Amino acid sequence: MTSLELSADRRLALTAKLKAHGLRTTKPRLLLADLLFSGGNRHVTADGLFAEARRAGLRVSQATIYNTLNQFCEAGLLREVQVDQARSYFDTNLDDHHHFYVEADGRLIDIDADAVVLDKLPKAPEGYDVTGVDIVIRLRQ
Amino acid sequence: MTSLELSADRRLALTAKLKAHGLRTTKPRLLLADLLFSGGNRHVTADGLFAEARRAGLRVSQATIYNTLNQFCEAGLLREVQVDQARSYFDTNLDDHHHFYVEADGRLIDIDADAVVLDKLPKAPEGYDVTGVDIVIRLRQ
DNA sequence: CGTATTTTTTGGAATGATTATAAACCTCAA
DNA sequence: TTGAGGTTTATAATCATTCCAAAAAATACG
Repeated sequence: MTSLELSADRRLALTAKLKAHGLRTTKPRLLLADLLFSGGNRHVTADGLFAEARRAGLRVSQATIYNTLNQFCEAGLLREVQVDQARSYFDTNLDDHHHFYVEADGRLIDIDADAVVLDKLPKAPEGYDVTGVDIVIRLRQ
Repeated sequence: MTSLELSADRRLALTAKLKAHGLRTTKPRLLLADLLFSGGNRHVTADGLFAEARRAGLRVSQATIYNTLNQFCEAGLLREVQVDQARSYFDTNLDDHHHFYVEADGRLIDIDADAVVLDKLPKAPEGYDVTGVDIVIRLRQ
């Protein structure tokens, strides 16, 4: 119930956000966007978001979760984080930053870009462009 | 043909290497070790190694490829590299180092540890130990 | 040397995340 | 309001990887 009824202004804001990124407004997208973007930054897996959406009262299929996550990614609303070949993680934090990854429970923790200083980086081989520099610090409890 | 007949001394060296890491010598392990460790450092996927082994004349099952890669990993003969959630990469280079990843063709290129200077790294949260720092520089052609 | 015991390997089935499909359903511009 | 085209859905399909139980190979031991 609760989460399904977005306030008028939140719905407006999310609709604008979607449109700004070339995405139409649909009920699933609106609620998923609300779950993803209306709190602080977060990291989700498809499965986790699916469970959360159902809990929030949205009757949505898994396929839609996958479609939406991928569309949000392509649209630049999310970033994929590569830490575990078993499942994909999506990050709402688009700022330049890095991650701690707690392998034991599959949890990701952001590291601000300015907490890492790279003094020297190799330049890309001739003919290649750098599309990203990902730093993952793996943690054990 | 060729690769199936290891020279006596290479067989000896590989056998010693396996034993040193607590692994028995078997025909599949010996040939896979030869493919993996007898040239320079390399990056393989299960599928790639499987094809290569077949080409070399070893009649081996996929399950054995997976088992062997995982055993070599646990034994400390290989390291797994996390760059693509779709498939696992294994790296024979055990030195501290990092990677370029060419997403277009799934190719990995080593970066020597001393080509990267980390001037500042965040410390692990209370109660956690760092088990690894992985840096992946993604490249586009 | 044989034989018993333990490991490995194997083919095929099972798993689990993700993607494809095609039909039903919405959106939105005109 | 409408219809062309984008979306969602349930289900099937895919793909890498793991599981399984039986067959094969390796080691231990008498």
